[in-house]
Amino acid sequence: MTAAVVAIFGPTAVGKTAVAIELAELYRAGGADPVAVSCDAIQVYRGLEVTSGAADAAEHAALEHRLIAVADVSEEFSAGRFAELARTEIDSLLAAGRLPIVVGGTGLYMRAALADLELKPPVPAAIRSAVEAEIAAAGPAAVHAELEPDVASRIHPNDRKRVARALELQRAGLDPPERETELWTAQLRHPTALIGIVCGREELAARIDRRVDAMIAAGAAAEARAAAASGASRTARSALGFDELIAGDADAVKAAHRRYARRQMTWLRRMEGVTAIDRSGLDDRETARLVLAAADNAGTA
RNA sequence: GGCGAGGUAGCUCAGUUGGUAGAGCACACGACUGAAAAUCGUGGUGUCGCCGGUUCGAUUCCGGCCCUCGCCA
Repeated sequence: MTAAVVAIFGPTAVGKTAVAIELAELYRAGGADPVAVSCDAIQVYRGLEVTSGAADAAEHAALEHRLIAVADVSEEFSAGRFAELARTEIDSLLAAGRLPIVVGGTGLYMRAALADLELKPPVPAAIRSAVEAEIAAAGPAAVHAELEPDVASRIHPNDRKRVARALELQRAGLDPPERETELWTAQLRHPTALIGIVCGREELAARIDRRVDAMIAAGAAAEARAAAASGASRTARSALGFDELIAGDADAVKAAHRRYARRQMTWLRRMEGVTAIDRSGLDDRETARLVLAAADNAGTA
């Protein structure tokens, strides 16, 4: 095994955590000392563990997970903050001679953890809130017209979040992100075996249904309600089904997960150098064996 | 049984003064650089309840029938 880092990406409910645990078992048998590093925009929150499907106590006991429950629900989180945490985590694990298994479904966070994405810094709060107020009042298209032409050409006028980010960078006097980017590069920070776990559409839908039902049975609605009561930030509130869980609409929660899984598949297809493992009909251990074999191949290629 | 309303996309519905139809949601695909479980873009869904009549042409008008909902018996 020559890859220093193993990364596992895949749609929600495909079983990434369970497979990572089995995979860790296999690595330990080979003398390695694996630790999971989560790449998930919601699992970072303390108080949304059930809703986000974060590793529970038993899973933690089976495989130590990092970057879960590291922020209060009242905090805003960001890809930039995650990138710093994840890179520090991965580098120190490597320095300690351990094997990072980077596992998660947030595409941007995964890329930020693995590649040298240069994320622009946040801007002063006053600039951000002014830009947001303008967009709320005049609509994103009007604000889009204020952007430098080469920046504007890359952002759709309806895309209010990107319009807002581009304008706040411009107002703060910061350069826009590079056009030729590291977002999709195969050049990663460390030699990495990049594995995607997928499964058939029907099977994934069934897995999502089961997962959401289990989540609700485990008290996700109460968890979301408690998070709302303790002043959940808007990034925490963007958890899939946050409002729907509180409203008790299980079908809407499932639909949101299905939609999310599709977007995750778009990330997976786009990533370079990823080896896809189809786990349809396979249990976690069988899947882990395929992942191990693929990781060995990726490492020696 | 009577009266009224309605049967159009997977769902909720709009529409066609007669030239075989369109929104939202769902679904599929894509974009993605400090909000990313976010945000945004593109795309197709179809015996227009059934059978007749009028008409060059009917989802649209007319008749009959079937079904659903409501009110009354």
